Amino acid sequence: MSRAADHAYAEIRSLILSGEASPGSPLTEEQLAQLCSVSRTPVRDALRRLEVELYVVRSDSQRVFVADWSREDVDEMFTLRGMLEAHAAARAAKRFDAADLHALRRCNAAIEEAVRHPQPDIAGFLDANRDFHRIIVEIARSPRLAATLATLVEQPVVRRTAMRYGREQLAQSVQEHRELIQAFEARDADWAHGVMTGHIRRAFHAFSSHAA
Amino acid sequence: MSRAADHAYAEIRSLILSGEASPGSPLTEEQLAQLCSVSRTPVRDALRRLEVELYVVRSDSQRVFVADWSREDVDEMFTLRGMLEAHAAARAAKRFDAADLHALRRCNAAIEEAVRHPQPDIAGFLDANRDFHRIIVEIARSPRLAATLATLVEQPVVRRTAMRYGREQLAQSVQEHRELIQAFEARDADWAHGVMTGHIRRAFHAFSSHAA
DNA sequence: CGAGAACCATTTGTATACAATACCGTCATA
DNA sequence: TATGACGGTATTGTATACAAATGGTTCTCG
Repeated sequence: MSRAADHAYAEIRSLILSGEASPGSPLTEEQLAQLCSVSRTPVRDALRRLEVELYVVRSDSQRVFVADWSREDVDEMFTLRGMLEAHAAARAAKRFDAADLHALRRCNAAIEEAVRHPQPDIAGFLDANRDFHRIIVEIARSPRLAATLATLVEQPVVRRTAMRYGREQLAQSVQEHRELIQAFEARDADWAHGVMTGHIRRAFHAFSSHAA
Repeated sequence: MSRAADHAYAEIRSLILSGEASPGSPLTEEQLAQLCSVSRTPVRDALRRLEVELYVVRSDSQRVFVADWSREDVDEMFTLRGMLEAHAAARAAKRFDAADLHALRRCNAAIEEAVRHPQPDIAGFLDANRDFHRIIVEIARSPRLAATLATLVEQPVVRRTAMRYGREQLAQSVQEHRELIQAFEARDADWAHGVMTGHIRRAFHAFSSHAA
């Protein structure tokens, strides 16, 4: 994917993440093309990617809409994510090297930093948190697993809801990451598996309790 | 996706499945367009779909090649598949209705039929087997799970290798499906989970022992 | 003889025009 | 009033021309 298509992808994606394009609203190729100052061709490519990543859905007649996640959808997503990320964590606990561990620590420090202030920087938290989880998946060295998870992790609904998280939930998250790192240091795959399972489950509960 | 793009998709896919286009060989849009008697536009759409479904891979410079599966790739695929299908089986065991059960029985009968003859109809086995697993995933009512599994199940490498399976392996498979149906009748999610886990693991071993 | 640069051929990316299809409001009719 | 057919409009699908980029080959120079 090259310049114009990448640009269109990023632009449309942020349109959705920011909430400017609300869930369920239709997206037409022409309109997006004008918005991005490109032709319909790269827009079509971008929409295909966004479709795979579940940002948008296609109707039977090929019209594209901003994805609208039901409670069941979110539930399903967290369930799959828990299963797959726990597996990733178990694999990673057996495969990481010193540099990986260092990267994880640095990343968790960044998360902590974002949470510390009286007014937590939740966007910063979400970005660093995403990185943390991504690093673990990277360490697991399982490209298909990584590809699958990539389509599940950064969901607009979840992200928007997370904006309402309280300090305790954020701090709790940091703590769980710490335990995960401990499990890594012990090279204990089962421990890592369990911690990650609980971590994702609690994230789901946090989501549920903050959802509108 | 409409006529031309669908046609291109089907044609390219069968080109790969039949082995006419061998793993690692390059595919160019123009050449495929001529083969399918369409323009490059629908070919591009088809290639995107085939990329998501792991039939083809893209190099850094966006060139497309028939996917070439290493032993690790196959291993990873079976691992993920085992995890996800076991989950699907557990869910399905709690959700199926009478019609679902009937469909599963019919499907397993078809598998049995394909295996019975002195010269087993392995292509027939593979098709019916795919249907059996697909029905279970359907019953689980988890669209993202279904979408993920769809990208993992029908792999050319596996299919070609399965062509060398012996009678015992095929018969064993029928038997395991029977036990799965029993677990369903008992509405025992854990049992179904365990049977499916073992079923996929043994399928992997069968693959490994027949792989060139 | 080897390394590197310049060139040409091949391939993918993008824009655009036109065709096909789907959606939606209108109108006729029961 | 409900329903169904019709037609205009909006939207997506396809083909094609051209631009950009990539890869390989050859030629030159050290």
